[in-house]
Amino acid sequence: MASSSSQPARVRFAPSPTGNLHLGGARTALYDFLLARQTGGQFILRIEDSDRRRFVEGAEEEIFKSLRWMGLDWDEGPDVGGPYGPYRQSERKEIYQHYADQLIEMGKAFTCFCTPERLDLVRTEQQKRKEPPHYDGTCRNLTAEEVKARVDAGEKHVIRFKMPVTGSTTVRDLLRGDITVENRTLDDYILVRSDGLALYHLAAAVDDHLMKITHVIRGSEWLPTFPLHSLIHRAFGWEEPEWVHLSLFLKPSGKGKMSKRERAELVKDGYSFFIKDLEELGYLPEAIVNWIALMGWSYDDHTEFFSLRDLVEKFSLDKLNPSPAAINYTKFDHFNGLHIRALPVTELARRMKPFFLAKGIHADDATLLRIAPIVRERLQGMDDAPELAGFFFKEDVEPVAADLVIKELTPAESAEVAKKIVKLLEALPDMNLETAEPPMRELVEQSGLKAGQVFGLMRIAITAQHVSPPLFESMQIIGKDKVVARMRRAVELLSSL
RNA sequence: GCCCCCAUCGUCUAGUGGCCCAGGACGUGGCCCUCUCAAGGCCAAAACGAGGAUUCGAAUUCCUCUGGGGGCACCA
Repeated sequence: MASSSSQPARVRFAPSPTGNLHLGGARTALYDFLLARQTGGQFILRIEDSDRRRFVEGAEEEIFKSLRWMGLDWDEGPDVGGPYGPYRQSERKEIYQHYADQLIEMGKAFTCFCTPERLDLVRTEQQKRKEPPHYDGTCRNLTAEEVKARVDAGEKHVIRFKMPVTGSTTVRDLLRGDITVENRTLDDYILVRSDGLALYHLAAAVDDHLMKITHVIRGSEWLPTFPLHSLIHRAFGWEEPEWVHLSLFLKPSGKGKMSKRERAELVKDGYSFFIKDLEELGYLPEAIVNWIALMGWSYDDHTEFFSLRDLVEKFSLDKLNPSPAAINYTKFDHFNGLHIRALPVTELARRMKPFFLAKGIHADDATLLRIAPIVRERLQGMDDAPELAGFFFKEDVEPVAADLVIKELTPAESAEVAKKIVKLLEALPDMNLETAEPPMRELVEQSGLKAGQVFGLMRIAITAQHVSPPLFESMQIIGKDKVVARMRRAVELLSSL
């Protein structure tokens, strides 16, 4: 087991506050959390907001909320502080500037005065010649004096990384092994913008080093710039963290990643790519965690049900799978059902309540507690609760008269059956299972009808639904008065046909 | 166009040279249970992308092709 030899890991989740937390990010955060907790290390939350133009108001808070809802608490972060702060990149400008200067002094970076307009032209021509698009090196070898003069003259400039032009670079990813690229295909990436702000590449490397990050776990969209990041660490002479590039999540069709259009379609079907939406769609955080944990990671041949605690114990980096995974929402529904059924009754009752409230049904705690055991295996999502069990909380229900007619019988004949039921129930002391079910079974025997026919009528009469929790258990909870009243109403309705 | 990554049932995956004419899960079909609907139980159909090479032996190693994905910003 890999964990036996592991040192405490310091792992960071580093979202940019440009939108809500989505499934891919949630899974990265989950793995970060698991590794930190498993090794007794720290889970760090760092906000990558160096580009303020892309900042979205409220996004940061939403990300915090989603993470906490899933049970992923962090040890260091912008809101909880920590020994290596600040944890927002926008508050670390001076730090990056210092390291950028250091890189220039070491000859590993250079000041560049090229205009974006000229660079665009260069790129287009390179593409025409079927060359990899890259910086053409114009400012690579300016003298220190010339640079100083132009800077002093107020000329706009950026700082670029001085990429080696010959040879190759080999970087190591934990799940893919060594990756070797020809240096001539690499670019002299910009490290610091003309407004003095560091770009992600520099900022992340500096932060990861300063924050003593041991494992960088991130999506494989970072693979193309991976050599750059590795090279920045090496340029400073820093020890590199373990690099782990996770597989991408593909849309359910398996063709490409999620787009806005797909998201709209999903919501229509009751799904979402955003953690924020999933709660009100009736998903349990436990189900989300279990489901996404298994997209790109596996434990063994037959274990698939995991709590967050289980995962902390069982997770291991060496069981990660590098291939892209298409999102499978039907399996998500399956896991949701599994976790709903695994919930203690009191907890299920508590969590169902808001879903009734959302439909304007004031569900009381005592009844909630009683219906929980009989609805639990019928809920695919928590949002199914009001539709399935709303009738428990209503004074009256209004069945469609025609639905009360027993199959293969006339309305008049059905009314007769209903009358007999009323008479029988009225005579009973209560609606307990043991009290009510035997006489009704007897009625079925005597009438020559099938159980489904008689109970079907009762179900419609009492619940106004074709689908409901078990009839007699339901009657016991509703109580004699309401049951009898609803059956009488059924007789009326049938007689009116 | 250039660079990089990936490749087992429809989907998520197990599998690290013989235990695999490939195992599990979701979904699908059938049966059982049954007051509806579920849940549960049993059964079934369903995959190693193609071609070479290495080897006594390849899903597992190597090469080529094909396919899929990602990236190519003074975004992250």
